[in-house]
Amino acid sequence: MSFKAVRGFKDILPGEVPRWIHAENTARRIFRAFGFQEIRPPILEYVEVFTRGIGQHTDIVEKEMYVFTDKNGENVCLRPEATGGVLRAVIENGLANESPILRLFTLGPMFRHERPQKGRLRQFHQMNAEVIGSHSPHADAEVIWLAWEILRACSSAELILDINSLGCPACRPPYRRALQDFLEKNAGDLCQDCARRRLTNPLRVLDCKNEACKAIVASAPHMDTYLCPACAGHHEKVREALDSIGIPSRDNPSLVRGLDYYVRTAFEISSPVLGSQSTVAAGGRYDGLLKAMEGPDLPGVGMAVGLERLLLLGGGANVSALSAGPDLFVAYLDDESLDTVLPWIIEWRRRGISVLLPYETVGLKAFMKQADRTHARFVLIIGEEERARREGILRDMATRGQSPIPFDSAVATITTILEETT
RNA sequence: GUGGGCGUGGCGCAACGGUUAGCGCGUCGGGUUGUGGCCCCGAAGGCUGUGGGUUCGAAUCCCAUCGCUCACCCCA
Repeated sequence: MSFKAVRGFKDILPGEVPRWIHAENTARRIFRAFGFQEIRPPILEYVEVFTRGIGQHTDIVEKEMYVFTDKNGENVCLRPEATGGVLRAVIENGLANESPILRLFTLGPMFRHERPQKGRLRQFHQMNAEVIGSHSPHADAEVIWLAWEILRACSSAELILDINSLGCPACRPPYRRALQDFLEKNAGDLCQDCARRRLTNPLRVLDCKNEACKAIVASAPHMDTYLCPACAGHHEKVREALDSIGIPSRDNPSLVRGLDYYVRTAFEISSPVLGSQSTVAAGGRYDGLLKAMEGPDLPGVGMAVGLERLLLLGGGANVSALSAGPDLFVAYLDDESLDTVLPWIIEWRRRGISVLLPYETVGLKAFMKQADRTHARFVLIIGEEERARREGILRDMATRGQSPIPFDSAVATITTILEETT
């Protein structure tokens, strides 16, 4: 085998596409139901679009971005997440001037140069929602609600929602300092990674899986005791809102997000059936981000659902309608018969009836096998005998019943039959 | 970047170091000349990931390399 797909990049084969389409359609329907509009930013952006927000010392920026120099010497990258591009588009096009609150969603591929494993690819797909312009905790709740609704509609797997408040520029720094002081006292017992993180990104130590670190973290100061009154109140309101919607949530003080721009609300929906990469959706509030990107000083909340992981959950609705075969398979036994049916096929196809037309004649038996394999609902048989009688044979593959179809009325008759059975 | 597991026809697998590397699924053809899904028969399809080595003899043992995969890390 000479050519292979690039590591971490996967083909989505015809057999799995119906599941993707189903998930995408479901999501689009739900986004609409929540009053969100679709936006489609490009996949390639200037590096700064992401480095501003995600944070210079996060793994994503440090080592996971597909960065390269364009022919004109500009630094561009394949987007590692959606929010940066959406916000850039909002700012560049002045969308915030058109409406005080923007509710946007987007679907598409993201790229991160990580080591592939189950539920983690280098090109993966997300469905994202962003609410721009609202400080209200109800906006946070709605974004979480949206993620929950999409997940629930696509899978019946067990889901767990964790939420936390990361504080704001007023109350996080004091906490960060307190945590850092605490970690310094225990530095000797931390794992190697955490010893490093202690200085660069102390919050991350909180969700380290190392047992020794867990033991230390257990007695570490908690963010919730440092939250300023405004943040504490906000967090409480988000929880209340989720309660009244009926979404069960779990307060998780060690929940941290990988992107620097989050303030206050951070959340994560995971499922135990996924294995190591168990997070299927996540998001949070990013109030300072628009301004940091030299846009208007507007607050925002967003979330992302991982498509591959969502599909890994399985247990969704049936997708039979999408994976069904053609309405009609045309078995023509000689060239003259093809001449007869071609005009009819033109008409059917224009009407949206799916007609599978073989490229060459084989025996009728072989045609029947082909028709069976493609799961065609009906087969139209036309050969010398039919032409002599001026009537074709329409066979219903499910019932095995056949009936003659006079040539004169063939188009209309078959159209009616096919449209009725759709 | 670090570890573990695995690389055999399109897919899933088998073959105690010993003849032409098998089986299932799939594909194609046939089972009376124009009718599918079951059954039966037959056919096509493999330099056993690659490169070295050990041996009279390697899919099988050793080394290297590449790839896949799971986990760490990180995250959707």
